[in-house]
This record gives sequence, C-alpha cells and structure tokens, in this order.
Amino acid sequence: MNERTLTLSRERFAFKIGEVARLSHLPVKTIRYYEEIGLLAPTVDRSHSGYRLFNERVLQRLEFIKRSQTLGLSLQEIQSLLQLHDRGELPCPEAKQHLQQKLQAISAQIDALKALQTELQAILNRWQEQPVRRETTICPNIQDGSRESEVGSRE
Amino acid sequence: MNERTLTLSRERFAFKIGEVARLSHLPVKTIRYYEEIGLLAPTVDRSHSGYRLFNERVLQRLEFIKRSQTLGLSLQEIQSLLQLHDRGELPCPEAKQHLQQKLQAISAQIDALKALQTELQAILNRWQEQPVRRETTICPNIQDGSRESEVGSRE
DNA sequence: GGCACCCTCACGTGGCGTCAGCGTAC
DNA sequence: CGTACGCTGACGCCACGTGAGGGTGC
Repeated sequence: MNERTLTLSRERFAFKIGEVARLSHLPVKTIRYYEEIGLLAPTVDRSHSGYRLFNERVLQRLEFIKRSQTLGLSLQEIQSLLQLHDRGELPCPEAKQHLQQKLQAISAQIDALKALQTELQAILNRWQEQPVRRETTICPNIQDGSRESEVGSRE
Repeated sequence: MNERTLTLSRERFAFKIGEVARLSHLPVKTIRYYEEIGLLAPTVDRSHSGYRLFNERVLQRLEFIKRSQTLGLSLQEIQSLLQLHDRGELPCPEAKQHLQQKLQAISAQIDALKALQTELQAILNRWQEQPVRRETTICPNIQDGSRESEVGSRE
C-alpha cells in the first residue's frame, strides 16, 4: 500500500525518474536538468521523501522536447512554447516563427561551412610537405589566403 | 627612463596588453585568456608591477591562432601545434592531419544540416495554421515525421 | 543488511564576455 | 590628482556529464 500503487490506480504521478528515463530513452541526469530549469513543472511532484514523481504526461512532454531539439530549437525556445501550451494556448504560431528562423540560420551555416570547405581544400591542395623555414611564419602552409582567393581566373 | 624605452630599443618585451590588442585587433580579454591557457608563454613576461609585457613575436603568434581558428581548429589543437613550433619542429604535418580531419567533419556537418534543412522545409510546407486540438500532442505540427517522410508522391 | 535506486552539491566542458574591486602609469 | 590602463577573481553562457557523499525502498 505505497504511493506507487495508489497513484498508479489513478494513473497520476506514478513514475520515478528511473522509469521515466527508461521509457523516454533519456538519461536520468538530463531529466533532472530539464526539471531544474522548469521544463517539466506541471508534470512533476515530490514524494514525502523527496523523490520526483512524474505523471504520464511527462513522456509526451519529453518527446516534444526531443523532437524540437532535433529540429534545432534551444531549450529556452522550447520552454517558451511549453509555457504557451501550459497557459492553454496553441504554441504553433510561435513554433513556426522559430522554425523559420532556424531554417534561415541553417542556410547561412551551410554557406559558411561550404566556404570553409573550399578554403580548406585549397590549402590542402597546395600543401608543401617540406616548406622553407621562415622566421616570420609558424607554419607557412597556414597563411592568410585573402590575396590568393582571386586565383581561378586562369585559362 | 622606464622599461618601455629600455626594452623598445632592443625590441623585446615592449608591448603592454592594450597595445597588443590594438595591433592584433583582438580583445584584451581574449589575449589574457590565451596567455592563461598557455598559448603565448614564450612571448610574454611580467613587469615588476605585474603587467604582462609581450615581445613582438606575439603578433605573429596571434595571427597564427586567428587563422587556425577560422580554419576550424580548436585552441587545444592550436596549442599542440605551437608547442611543436616552440620545440623547434615544424608543426605542418600535424597541422595537415588536423585540417584533413576538419574537412571530413565539415562534410558530415553539411550533410546533417542539409538533412535538417529538408526536414524543416517539409514540416513548414505542410504546416496547419489551425490544427485540431488533440490531447496527445503539444503542437501537432511538430511531430515525428518518420512515417510521413514518404509523402510527396501525390499528383 | 544489501542492493538498486534516489537526492543535492560542486565542478568540468569551450571560448571567451561581463562585471566588481582593486592597483599602476603618466 | 585625474584617468586611462592594468591586474585578479567570480560568475554567465549552453546542455548537460561526472563524481562525491549521502539518504530511501524493498
């Protein structure tokens, strides 16, 4: 006749953190962290001995967090969405805004990475295995190629 | 007749951190941080009052650090290159290894970002402004699309 | 009484930025 | 004597991971 059995019969506040971890495939530490920063507030209570007791909605919440994270949202952004949800509103419009911003940021990131890729490839292509030892450089292969960037207009 | 004038005549340990900051276009805090983690050891001394005094080689070193950073190397990797340099060896072979690794990592990052880009675009394309309120979801638009990813064969 | 589980607190990651509260140079 | 510059902590960021040193449930 412990609180587990009692609460399980009503399906409320039945899960200890380890069970939630197994069911959600998230580390215990992560769940504790999410609770600490307030992401799980409406789904968690404490037992008389201080154990976190989660109700079944925590799993849906963790799924939402995981999914939103893989889509590139930060925990702060996710929190603001969850707060809207907890106030009874639909977080979708704000979510859409965030996702559109992410999409733009991702394009920019891809462009930056591609530029870096090109630059790295160029450096490696003209790499000198035994460069002349100069006192003015640490590794002559790694040098500012801003002037060489205009190369390619030959032929 | 301060140490500035004396050392300037020999061009050694003449620069205070603010001058280095101006000449290198790096924030003072950044230079202090680099010195703290040992990146600048052979180019810095202390005055009797505790001020950092840099010799002129620090500028070459900071340039190398900046350049290596923009190429994607971490400060740890840069440090190991500088340590090779300080032991009189050419850091180029190790640098090349690092850069090749970076190139691979960048390709993987680009692929991951492109996948994310596609997924985000798909989600935004089929976005429902006024979705049905379900109790099982927080925002129905943000849902695991693993099964819906095969959509697109209509019309 | 033993073992799995739970708790909090504190510190680490990278690459700095941002105060706060001092001393120093000119 | 001001003021621009220098110094050393300590804390913040982000999303946790790691480990210590304990208490709880069964």
